[in-house]
Amino acid sequence: MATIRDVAKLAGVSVATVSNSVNDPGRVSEQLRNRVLKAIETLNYAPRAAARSLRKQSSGLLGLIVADITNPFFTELVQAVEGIASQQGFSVLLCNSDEDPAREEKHLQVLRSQWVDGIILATTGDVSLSRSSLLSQIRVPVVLVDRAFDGLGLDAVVLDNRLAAHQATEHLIRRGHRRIGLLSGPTSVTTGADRLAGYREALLASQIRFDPALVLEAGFREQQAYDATVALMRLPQPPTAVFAANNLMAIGMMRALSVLGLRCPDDVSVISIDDFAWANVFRPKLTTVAQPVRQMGEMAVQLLTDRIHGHRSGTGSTHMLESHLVIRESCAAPVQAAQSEATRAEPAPSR
Amino acid sequence: MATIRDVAKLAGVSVATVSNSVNDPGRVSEQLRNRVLKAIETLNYAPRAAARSLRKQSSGLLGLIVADITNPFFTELVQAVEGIASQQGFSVLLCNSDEDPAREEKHLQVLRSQWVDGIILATTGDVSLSRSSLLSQIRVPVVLVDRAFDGLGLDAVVLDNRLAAHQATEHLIRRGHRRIGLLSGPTSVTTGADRLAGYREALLASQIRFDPALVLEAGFREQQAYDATVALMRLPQPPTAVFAANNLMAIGMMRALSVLGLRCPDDVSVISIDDFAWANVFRPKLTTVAQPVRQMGEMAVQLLTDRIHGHRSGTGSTHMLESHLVIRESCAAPVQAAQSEATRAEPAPSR
DNA sequence: GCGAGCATGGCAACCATCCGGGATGTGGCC
DNA sequence: GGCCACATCCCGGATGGTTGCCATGCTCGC
Repeated sequence: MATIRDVAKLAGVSVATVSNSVNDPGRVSEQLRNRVLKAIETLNYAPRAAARSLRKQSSGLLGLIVADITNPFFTELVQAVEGIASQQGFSVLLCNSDEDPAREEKHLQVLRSQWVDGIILATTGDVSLSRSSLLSQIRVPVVLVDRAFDGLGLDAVVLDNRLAAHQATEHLIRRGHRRIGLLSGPTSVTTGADRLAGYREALLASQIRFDPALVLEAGFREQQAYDATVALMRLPQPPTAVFAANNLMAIGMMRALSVLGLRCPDDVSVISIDDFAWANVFRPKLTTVAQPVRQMGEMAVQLLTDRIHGHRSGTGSTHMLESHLVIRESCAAPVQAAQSEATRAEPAPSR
Repeated sequence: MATIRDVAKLAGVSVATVSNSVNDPGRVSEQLRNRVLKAIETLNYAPRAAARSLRKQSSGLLGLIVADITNPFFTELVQAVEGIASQQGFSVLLCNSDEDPAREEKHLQVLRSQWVDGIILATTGDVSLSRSSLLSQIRVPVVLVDRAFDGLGLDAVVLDNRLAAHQATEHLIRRGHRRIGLLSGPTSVTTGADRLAGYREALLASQIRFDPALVLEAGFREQQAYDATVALMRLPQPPTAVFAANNLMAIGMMRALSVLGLRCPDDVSVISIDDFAWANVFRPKLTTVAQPVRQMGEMAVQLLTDRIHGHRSGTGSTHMLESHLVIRESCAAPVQAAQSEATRAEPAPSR
């Protein structure tokens, strides 16, 4: 309620001096500064961010758009981003697109008019849509996280998705699996396409023929993964192991296996990309390929603030981080040939 | 970059007409409005939120402070709040206090200077601290969520924590348990104290003597719950069932049981407050008392916007929502007396 | 021809910041 | 001892973009 004028009046100085006392203490004598600060405290004055941003042409706000806030991957990302941003004096405007490109678009509009100093974007839309919308508000620095796309020259922080998928697939192969199912994300986005590529690479490296019937696209969502898993396990020759390309799909897969009455890892081995806090609490403890989520968040904020402060300019680049395998209990050697014969004899698994 | 002036010039109208075209279409003729809108599109103009809030004395921002963004309860709350707020034209400034009252205090300062229109606060500090800090910036409407405190006359949306704890404890009693451990939250906050009270009420109702040795405070955190569970199970007469007063403590408890080599529900039954998406995916599927999280978020936003729009005034009230029991697989009848004798004979459980 | 009503424009206010200028005081040098 | 140069402090005023209020001017109808 109190304005800078009220403070100035109470302290018996000019408005400018009040401002200087706060923002550039060197310009004001110690004594006067104390008098001003005391007045500020008395009136419980706080500068109005709106007026300040109007004058400074910068808001001290960072926009963060994630695809699904309930996904633990993004939750952890949000935590990291908020923490670092806050340390650097920025507040975070959180937007959740809920996997809806239209909502993402709307959020971008809002962020633009809020005049945020920068945007961290985990895009949900396909590339073309995002491109057109982003082009319209190119003024503010943007850093992509998780999913990248070329063509706009933006900075991006992503996982080495090929490597991650390779690690997961290779782990299953080492345990003796040859028929490995894949719950894939949409190949229209880099995380989907690259993880599929890594899976194929790993198969190739072990001279296992790629079987398209074992790859089902499940849109990174739980329910679709559930359906896909049921379909996979009802194949004439079901896979002995399944690799889910993200955490949500791993959940759907586990639920399906449970309903189908299949035990893990006894009947089928399971691995996924994305580690999360609860993966090691229940049975089976999930073997996963973990992403350095926190590091991704920190790096994204750093790239962004570097650009905001002008320490970084020109075309952006893609920063690729490495995943690592976390071995727990959900992967075992495949069931014996005899048993798989039995399974094959009865197409619909018991429940 | 384009200002309202540029638009006015291009459309050949005054600045005021541009503003009216956007905000009060009735005041401008159809034809002129179209000309203006076209100019806006051509120049890709967006009003600057800072200037607008300066003029309107309101920012269109809602502050949301949660205690721990990685806790699924708060995650879901954030999702609900963001969704509804966005629908109502508000953006959400997300703050994560990470269970640190000092950070919460800092976030409050920031929100105050951002001149947010309202604050939804899931406070982490004890009552006295929050009280003093909140008093200093009483100008903006505040709605408490999850944890309430009296004295400031603020609106609050909370769970009927007594009922929830009663439901959980009673369920265990019905299954035949008489020695029921409690991993309690800190009794300095309402959620901690009320859940303890509900536990005691349920015991009393079934004429089971309250045994203080079976109640350990674990601060709503995972690691402390882990330690507490180990301690509980090493008692001369360990409980046959344990009730964790929130989700994080349930996780810690499950981890401890796993390390101790105790099977659930065979060796010990388990129940907790807070349901979450993964509770029914792994083994054992957790029996929980679910909170209507989404509803809590919606109600909090509604109360807040009602106040912001002046539809609501005067002293706030506490709104209590009911939990419901979700029965899954983690509660069974207690082990036979013979077996508990055996357990008692060997104080340190095998691992 | 006059009045009513509507479309449009002008102007001030919102509040913090920053640039440049002005005022005061101090020290040194002739 | 007096004057000038300089440093230290402080203040005035302009700036930014938008909106609400009020005035103006125009047109249409009676």
